[in-house]
Amino acid sequence: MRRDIFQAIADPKRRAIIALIALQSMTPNAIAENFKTSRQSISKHLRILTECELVNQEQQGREIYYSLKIEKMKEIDEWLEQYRKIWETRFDQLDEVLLTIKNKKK
Amino acid sequence: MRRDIFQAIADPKRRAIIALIALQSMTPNAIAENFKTSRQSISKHLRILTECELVNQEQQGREIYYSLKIEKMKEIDEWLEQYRKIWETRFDQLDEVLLTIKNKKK
DNA sequence: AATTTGCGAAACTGAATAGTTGCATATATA
DNA sequence: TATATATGCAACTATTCAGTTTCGCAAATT
Repeated sequence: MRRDIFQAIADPKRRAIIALIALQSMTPNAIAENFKTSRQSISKHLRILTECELVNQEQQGREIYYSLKIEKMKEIDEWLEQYRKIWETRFDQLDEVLLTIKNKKK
Repeated sequence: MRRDIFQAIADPKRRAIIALIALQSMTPNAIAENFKTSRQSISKHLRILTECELVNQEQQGREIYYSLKIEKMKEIDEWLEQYRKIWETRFDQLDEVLLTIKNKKK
């Protein structure tokens, strides 16, 4: 099953889960309490996030704590980089245009 | 139909289309030539990208030129910002640890 | 030892979706 | 005016996927 990080963050619920476990580890039950859905559906999302290597699992007794693998999020940042270059260039160009207009006024 | 930019970039083919039209406007036919798929399937993807306000259309005679709305990509960057803060903080902390080790060696 | 609790996994259902085929429309060209 | 070209759109199919239900296992509690 071809699944990557972009598919992982495509689902709004998964993005919400990511936000929840970004700063603290949480069990599936604790995560599910934040939604209207069942624990099993959260479990499924966690499985997908695990497949994409977006989360860490830590077993403690019969509980499993999930937390965000923040490094993995950098992959999105890296992909975005090529476009960031474009919009920053365009902004610079706009800046230049504004500067030219300003100078003409003088 | 609930569709947002995260769903738009979830599909690898759509990311490829985005990359293609990021720097130059292209017609659906010209885009389709870069893939093994049909023109219609590209048209469908372009429709989705249009719905998500990720592309501009410019009609020229019977041709329609599509280009990337680069500003829209910033939305991803803004969403990523909260996580960037986290990984930068962690990096600083690591930096601090390394510094401490360094100082101890002296 | 029996029961409860936390969890994952399989089977099922309904909805969404990617791709194809076929068609309609508008513009260009002969 | 007849034909070719560029495109969008609707109908159909096969696949994917989110959520539920049910089950089984292992750890905690009684």
